[in-house]
Amino acid sequence: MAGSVNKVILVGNLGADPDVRNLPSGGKVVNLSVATSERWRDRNTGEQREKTEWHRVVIFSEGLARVAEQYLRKGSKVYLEGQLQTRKWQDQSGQDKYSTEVVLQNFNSSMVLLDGRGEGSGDVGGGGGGFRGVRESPGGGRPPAGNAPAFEPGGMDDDIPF
Amino acid sequence: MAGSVNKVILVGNLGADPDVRNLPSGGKVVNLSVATSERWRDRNTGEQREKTEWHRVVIFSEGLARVAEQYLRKGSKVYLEGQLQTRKWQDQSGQDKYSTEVVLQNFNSSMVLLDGRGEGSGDVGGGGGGFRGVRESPGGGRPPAGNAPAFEPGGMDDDIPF
Amino acid sequence: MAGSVNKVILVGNLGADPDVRNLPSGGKVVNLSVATSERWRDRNTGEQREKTEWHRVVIFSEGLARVAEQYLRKGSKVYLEGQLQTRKWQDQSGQDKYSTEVVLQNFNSSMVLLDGRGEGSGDVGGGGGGFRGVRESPGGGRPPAGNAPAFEPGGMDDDIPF
Amino acid sequence: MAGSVNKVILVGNLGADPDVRNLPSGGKVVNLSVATSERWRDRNTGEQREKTEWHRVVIFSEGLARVAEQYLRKGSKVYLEGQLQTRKWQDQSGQDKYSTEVVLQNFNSSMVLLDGRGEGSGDVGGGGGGFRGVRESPGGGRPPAGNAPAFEPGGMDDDIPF
DNA sequence: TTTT
DNA sequence: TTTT
Repeated sequence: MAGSVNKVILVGNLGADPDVRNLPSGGKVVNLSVATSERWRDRNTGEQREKTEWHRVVIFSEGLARVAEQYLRKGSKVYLEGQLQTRKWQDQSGQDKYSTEVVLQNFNSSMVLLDGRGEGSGDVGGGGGGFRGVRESPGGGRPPAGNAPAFEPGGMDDDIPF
Repeated sequence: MAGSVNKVILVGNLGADPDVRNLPSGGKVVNLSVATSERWRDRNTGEQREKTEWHRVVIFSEGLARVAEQYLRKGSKVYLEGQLQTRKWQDQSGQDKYSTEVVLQNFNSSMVLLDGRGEGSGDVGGGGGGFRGVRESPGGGRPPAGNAPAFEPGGMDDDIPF
Repeated sequence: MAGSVNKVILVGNLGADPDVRNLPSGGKVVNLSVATSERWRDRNTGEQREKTEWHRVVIFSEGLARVAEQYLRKGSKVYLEGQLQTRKWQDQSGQDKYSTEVVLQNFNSSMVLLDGRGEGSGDVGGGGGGFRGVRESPGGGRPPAGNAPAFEPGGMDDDIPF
Repeated sequence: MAGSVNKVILVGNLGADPDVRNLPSGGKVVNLSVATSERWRDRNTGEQREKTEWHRVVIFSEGLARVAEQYLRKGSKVYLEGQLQTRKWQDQSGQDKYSTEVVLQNFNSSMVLLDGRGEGSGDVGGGGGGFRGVRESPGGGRPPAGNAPAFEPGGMDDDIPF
């Protein structure tokens, strides 16, 4: 089949620092544990109730992985857009296990830091920049022809705003 | 926590007829198995490749469950909006298992049938039916004051468009 | 037609305090001016560029309007989910004008404050609560039968978390 | 600013054939007029009501523009993901006008044809065609390292699934 | 008009 | 495990 859409949008907080794994290939994969929760008032008892959902997020995208490693920390609030993927694996006893993850891998993925930590100073992170959003539609403008948006998905890594 | 968003948007096809379970309470729960897939051309081999992802969807919402039962069938294409939820259960050997599902339960959920069955005839509504959308923002208009959109979420069941 | 989806998702900042209009009917309508922007590095010049988009947001939903009035201020960062609507009106010279707005009116709309102002204290706003999200899927849990999620869309106003 | 999200998701039908403009640069821009509508039962009168919203969609993305031109027609049902943009222009009398559009320009945009023309035959792909999805997360899989997803956003045009 |  |  095709003609399909598989999209997850989360705004939540990290339960732990990002788990970064460097691949032999030089790339890296970042795993996040992200909490979303909801509160409501119980209709019968009138009590306040809360339920937290934990999401396993895996970032394969090079640019996003780098930003996650650098800017996200336990407690960070973040907007994430990725897709659902279920992976099969075996535990040590050889039993089949399934894990469903929110995967950020391709150009339809995005990540926006919502913490505003250090925002007052206009400076978050290393060499000056301050991460405020990644892969969030650069070049979305409508520049005059001949002066194209100049966005280069393939060259993404050079375009990260810092 | 709060201040969070947990949203899944799928456009996919049913791999089987809806699985309807009638609850003692009179309500019903509908389970769907929904496929999304992606195709791309392998950069190295040049071959066309495809990967299908299967999603377990659970509909608790009364109105949507009823519509799903009535209008969805194996092969149906559908737009679904719900939230991610992971459920723990024990298999017969007492082992812990986890299942991550896309849950349609509350007012932030929606379902739109995309099959277009009977669409050619333009026959939607009146006596002919054909489900064409549910919980898709009724009352979204901007009627003159005093003539309010007249939409009543609590009374949802009366507002289903058929 | 039906079988359609009309959804806008914004994460942005308010350019001004909310504009609240009390209706004769007792209801209120809140207008927001929300900025989103994007940055990218110009491929040709290597310069950092930025483009800001302003969105007119109109909140008809009673619960959301109340929360917006109480908690949003110039500069607030907010997640908004609504739908696109274009309205026709006449200016003083009788000329037809069109205004496209993001409307939050029904159960498919939502708003989540992302500022975290006063979060350390666990207390934002009036009588104790602290607004951290509204209409963000209360009752999304999966409680045992007979102990229903107890969420009552029709009774929304009583369920606002504060 | 950054740290923002500007996203529109539409599922609707084309009110007319795509309007294709070839640019001097060789590129093309495609304009679509897309209808979404909602139906609800009026709470007071009990009548069925319907309201249609028309959306102006502009496709700058090369790959999507080409697909739109080739596969979309008046009446086509389509899933579109883009961003809101308001453009200022002058009418012939020199009056300022504003037009708000849903723009598909960058890697965060996508388009999925939902018509299912030729679907019955299962004929999608090979020589028979039928467009079934574009920019919908190719390479989303999780291939073994060293056999990377092989998706090349920069080379998008070669990856269009037909 | 916001934000960085 | 987060957050409020």
